[in-house]
Amino acid sequence: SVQLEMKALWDEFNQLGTEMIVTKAGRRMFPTFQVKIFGMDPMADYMLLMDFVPVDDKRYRQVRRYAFHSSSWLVAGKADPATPGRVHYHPDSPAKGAQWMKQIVSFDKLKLTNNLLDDNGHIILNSMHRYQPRFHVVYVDPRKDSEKYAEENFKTFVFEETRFTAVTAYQNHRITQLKIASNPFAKGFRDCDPEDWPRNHRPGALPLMSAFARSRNPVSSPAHQ
Amino acid sequence: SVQLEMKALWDEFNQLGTEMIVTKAGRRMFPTFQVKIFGMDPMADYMLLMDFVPVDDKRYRQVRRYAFHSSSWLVAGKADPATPGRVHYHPDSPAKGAQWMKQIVSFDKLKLTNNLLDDNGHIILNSMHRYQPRFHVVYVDPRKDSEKYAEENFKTFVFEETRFTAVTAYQNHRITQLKIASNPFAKGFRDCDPEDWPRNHRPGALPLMSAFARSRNPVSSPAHQ
DNA sequence: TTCTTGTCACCTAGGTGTTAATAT
DNA sequence: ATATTAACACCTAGGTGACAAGAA
Repeated sequence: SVQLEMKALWDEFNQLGTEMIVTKAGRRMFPTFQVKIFGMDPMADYMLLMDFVPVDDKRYRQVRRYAFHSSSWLVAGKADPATPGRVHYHPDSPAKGAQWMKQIVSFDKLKLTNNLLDDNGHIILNSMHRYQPRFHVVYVDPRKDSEKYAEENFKTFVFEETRFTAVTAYQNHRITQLKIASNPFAKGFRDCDPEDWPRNHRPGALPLMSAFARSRNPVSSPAHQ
Repeated sequence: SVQLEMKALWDEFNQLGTEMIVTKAGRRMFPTFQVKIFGMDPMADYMLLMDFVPVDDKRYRQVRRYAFHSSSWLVAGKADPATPGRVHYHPDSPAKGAQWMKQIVSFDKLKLTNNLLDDNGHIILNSMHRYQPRFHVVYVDPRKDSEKYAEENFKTFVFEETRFTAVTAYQNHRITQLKIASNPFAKGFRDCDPEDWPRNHRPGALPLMSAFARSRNPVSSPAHQ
């Protein structure tokens, strides 16, 4: 069995409608997909991998109303042609069950890209489409005719709270704020600590940028449906 | 067969008498021990590991002369009691021959410590002693009674140019200068680029520190024997 | 006197959202 | 109008030797 780590954080994002940035160079997921694993044969070899399947066959589109004070998702038509269905093997694969079970397994090397010609082995997704991450455990069968048993030698785990919309720029400002609040690498955009003010901004950038940005996204903006 | 990477750099250090810093928390080696491997069975599994053996049974001692303007090594007596002879497995172990051979194998996660009670799995060495790094390739024998064949299932490679003295602080200033010149992480101590001056130094630090330091180590200082 | 330790400025390496410019 | 891209300031994380203070 498998237990999703940071479930509370995933739930918080999922409630708002999780968005994950995709870039040409590849972008990590946040939150990172991490699991604790139980019940493996400690001495057997396993491969751990992830893939991403479309949640529906729709393409989404962002509509802003009330002079940018709120926004919501609309269906914009049928999904774009499916991308190459790549998988991401956990870099420690293959490893013994004992190894996998003795600590949290983290997919922090996994990167998402919108570049259909990517040759870095990243996961290719269509922007403005919704995806469901899946986690697979493959038992490495030592038998010579192991191909025959492929069906029974793997198990798939799906956590619906890890669904997300792939985007090239955040659409829901509350998602942005939650990412800034919870991702250590975005600490530079937090404005909760007045001791850090005034900070250096680039020439041309507005002072009090963060406060301004916050005001564009009142609490009343509709959550993701 | 195995080919040592950066051999020219290793030779340069070896000529001066390579020194490697050991710390309580663990310090990486520089140069890093890296090899290219040839002639493995691409489909077989191998473990790659390193260990360190004393070059002699001597303890060394630094003697400074001419008011710090030069220094040399003297034998200071018998070696201290041998440290726990730890080994460092390359973190990708085990892996297929094909995997090992398709790129340079780098032991950049290996760290040296002088802490006899270290529980981070680092290599424990005695300061002021000389060591010879060794590289071992272990064939993972699929046979059930593989223990019987342990003798013939591994091969050891020794590169004498990678010998070094473990130290807690550099003794030979030419080693320091070569490290600064060749290790990217020490770029902050290079003074070859006058455009970077003046740099910020800590309160109390001398201005022109680097130039001062250089002057303490004239080219005439004796090389390591 | 020699050796060791802890802290520091200064780097490398790379993960963030922001922003302005561009593309669709 | 909406979506994408590239450059950027600002972080995390951690590898350097210098230095001062302490230990042997």
